[in-house]
Amino acid sequence: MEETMTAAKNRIKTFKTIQSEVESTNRVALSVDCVIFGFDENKLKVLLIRSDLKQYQGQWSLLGDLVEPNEGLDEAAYRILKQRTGLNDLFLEQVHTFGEVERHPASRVVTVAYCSLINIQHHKLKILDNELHWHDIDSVSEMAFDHKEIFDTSYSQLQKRVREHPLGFSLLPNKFSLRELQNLYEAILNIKLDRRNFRKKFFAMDFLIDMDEVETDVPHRPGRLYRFDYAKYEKSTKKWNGIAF
Amino acid sequence: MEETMTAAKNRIKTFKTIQSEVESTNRVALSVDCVIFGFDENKLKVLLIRSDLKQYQGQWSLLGDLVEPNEGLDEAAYRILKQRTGLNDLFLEQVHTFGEVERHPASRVVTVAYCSLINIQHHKLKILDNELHWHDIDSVSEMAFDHKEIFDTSYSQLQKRVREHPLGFSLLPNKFSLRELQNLYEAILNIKLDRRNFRKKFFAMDFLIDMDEVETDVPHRPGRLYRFDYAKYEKSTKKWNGIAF
DNA sequence: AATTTAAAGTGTAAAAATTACACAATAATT
DNA sequence: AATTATTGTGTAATTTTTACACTTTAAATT
Repeated sequence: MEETMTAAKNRIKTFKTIQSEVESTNRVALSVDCVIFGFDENKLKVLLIRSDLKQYQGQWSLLGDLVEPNEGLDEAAYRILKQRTGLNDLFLEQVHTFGEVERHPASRVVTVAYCSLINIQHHKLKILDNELHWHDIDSVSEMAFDHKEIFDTSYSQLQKRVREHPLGFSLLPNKFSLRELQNLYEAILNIKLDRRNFRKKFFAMDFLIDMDEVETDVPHRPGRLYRFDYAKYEKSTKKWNGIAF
Repeated sequence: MEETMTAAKNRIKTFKTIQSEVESTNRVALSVDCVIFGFDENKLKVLLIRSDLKQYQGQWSLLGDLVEPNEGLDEAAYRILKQRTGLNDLFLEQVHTFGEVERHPASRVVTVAYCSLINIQHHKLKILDNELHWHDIDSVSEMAFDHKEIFDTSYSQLQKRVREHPLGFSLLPNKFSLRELQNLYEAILNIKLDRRNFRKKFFAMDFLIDMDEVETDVPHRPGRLYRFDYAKYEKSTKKWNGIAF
């Protein structure tokens, strides 16, 4: 190389330079935390595990784990979810990354939060670990680490997302009544909805397939059962304005 | 401790255990990349810097840096932004975290993307480093690392955010005409808008303060100048339905 | 078998928001 | 004085949202 490099040329770093720069930088531990929402008994739930850190004994925490060396972030989230719930065929979305210096008592751990919606009916048998528990959304208070903040952020995001896309279906059994669907939306958004307008809106969306079946074991007129037409929804190109309530 | 611990008790880890677990885990380098949007000459711009990595010579990259050991993520983003543009009094939002294993050629570097909107008129003098350049949004193609993907994600998020909140104002000079405001929205959203309906909508929002001044140096009827009432916007509690166009 | 109970299912009218659309007013330039 | 380019303005049609009440149905009870 020339002696008379310009400033512009001076700033160029070779691979080795960059490598040693990156290698010598302070590195952080990286984890993923999953906020797993479910729906049961007309209540929105979140799946929590008892903290395994003595310092937080008795407190609840999100399902998290350190990211493996050769694992992408999404990959890690899917792995953790699979390990804990048994399934991987579900909606999973990155929410936010939390990196306050002191957020973990032992060391600097930056965590990437993921949010997931699962159908409790389909997954309930997989929860063998009795340190796991479905909590009612409104009973979540103190949590280990900064997990309450992560939960709050994820719940807000869920509320927002559910108004933009018909995601709620993934929380329901394959066949559901419109009442169940409405209960779900009311639970997520924490508002009351008008039954007729709600039905009108979802029928107009045209993603519901009438199963020609009705509920059983209800002590009153049973509702018709529907399933969500995921294929049609995925293919629909018409601009999606979200679901106003 | 007792010999006959239950399984539940067995899983509890002391601080020291956790600490050594976290310390011994594979750690990653952590960086922040800022996608800085500006607006000038009726074009939406993004501020890029020539890559300082020889491998990517000639290619453009986002403004990024490694996160310092005692620095939070937001803090790091503000620092980088301040270092590069001189200002810190601006909107800054985390967008997404990118952690593919091979995204950085030298080592595992996980990066947290932040998005920011700045007023080019106010900041243009701060850009002393001639490796920095404002690029037209539609001329951004190949970039170093996975920065094109980060840019795309951030731009999509900007388009979405700008429909939800009147953020666009932060890209404009303090005083602006409605034509400038409309040009901005058209540039961000990449659509044409009806002038009368656009004006109607923004006047109805009631966050514009008429400055009782008009444009100068235009070879036609000058437009009135307005400024955005940030205080009123912040205070407004009325639910914000977003800006439909 | 008749009655009760509880929720399902259904339509319409008013209000609000969105869209489409055209001409007169103004300042600078020629 | 005429030309040019853009500002500024209103209304009607359409679509979307909201508010609201009665009949139907199946199971459970009497």
